[in-house]
Amino acid sequence: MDKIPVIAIVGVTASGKSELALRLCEHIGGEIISGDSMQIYRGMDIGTAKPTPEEQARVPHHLIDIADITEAFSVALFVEKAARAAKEIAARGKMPVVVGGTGLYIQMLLNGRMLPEMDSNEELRRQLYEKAENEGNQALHDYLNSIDPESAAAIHPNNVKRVVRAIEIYLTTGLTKTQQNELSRQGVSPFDYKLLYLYSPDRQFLYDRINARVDKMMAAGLEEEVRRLYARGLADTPTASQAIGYKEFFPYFEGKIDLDTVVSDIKQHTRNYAKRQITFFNRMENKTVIDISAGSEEVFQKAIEVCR
RNA sequence: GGGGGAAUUCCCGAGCGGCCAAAGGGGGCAGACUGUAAAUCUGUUGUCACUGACUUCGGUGGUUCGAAUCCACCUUCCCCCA
Repeated sequence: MDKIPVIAIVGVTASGKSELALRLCEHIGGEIISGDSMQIYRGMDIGTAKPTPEEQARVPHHLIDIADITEAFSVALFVEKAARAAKEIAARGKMPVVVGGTGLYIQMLLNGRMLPEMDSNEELRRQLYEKAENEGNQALHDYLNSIDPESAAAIHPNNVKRVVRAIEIYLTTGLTKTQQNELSRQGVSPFDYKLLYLYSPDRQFLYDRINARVDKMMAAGLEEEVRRLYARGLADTPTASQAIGYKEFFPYFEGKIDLDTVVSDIKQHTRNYAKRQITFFNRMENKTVIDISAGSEEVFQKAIEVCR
């Protein structure tokens, strides 16, 4: 069976991914698959820089607004849904264009790393966190070491979240994380992809764009959007509550900080996030780096050239 | 005009005679990451000829074997009385 052609566009927040994707899709006849962990949530529009209705009308979009904020989401779900969407788009004779800033999601998708379903076990997690709390991070890590030494060696003891997850995988699936990883590596990617990475070596340029974007979001009514979701319990949701541009409002709504602090927190967190994205994208393989400081027209031309 | 308090490394902020290039946090930089990833975690952050040396804790001058830490004066800021 022939591999499915896919174009993937990654880049830090505010690097111009969406704009490029739209133009590219219009040019080559493509459809967009969002590779973004937060745009999947309905109602989270301004803060996630979700494509507007007008933009979505220009080109079909997938994996946007597919979940309620109260729902949990995960890489496994993303890969499953995105892979299906890509196949459908290709079957229609269109080009699937994956666009997003969630590096892990896109990397897993492109490499064809399907993961078996696994429901999270809240009670088990709670117990494991409690163990770490009471006996120390090292004790929990020692426990992981006793069941999956390889994973233990790869995960820092202080990274409790990951340690818990690794233990949870074994306890609920019967296979260690290491074994699961080996299995997933055996799968062959169904995709033949081109990966474009929008980047600028000028850190200040990136940070300035981020700051400006946050100001625009505020002007566009971000506070009201978050207030609405907060009233619906956003702060207690498993995944959506982690979103930058949203969680920073919580202490403000509780009267603990002022609005200026909220805005500077959002900018700060977004910049920190961008740095992490850069580190992640830098080590992704088979990518073509496109310098965005040249201007959007240049970027577009370069993209067409690469995707030819 | 009188009284009191404060000035610390990029920022906040500990230190209050030696163990201090100076806790901790933030930020920056670098990194890890195949199961919550807009999450989580790690390292590093005065200078250099870097297992040692040198320059830092508002300024100047003292006390002391030795000061960011004590004293005097100066500068700036804050608070109270007027």
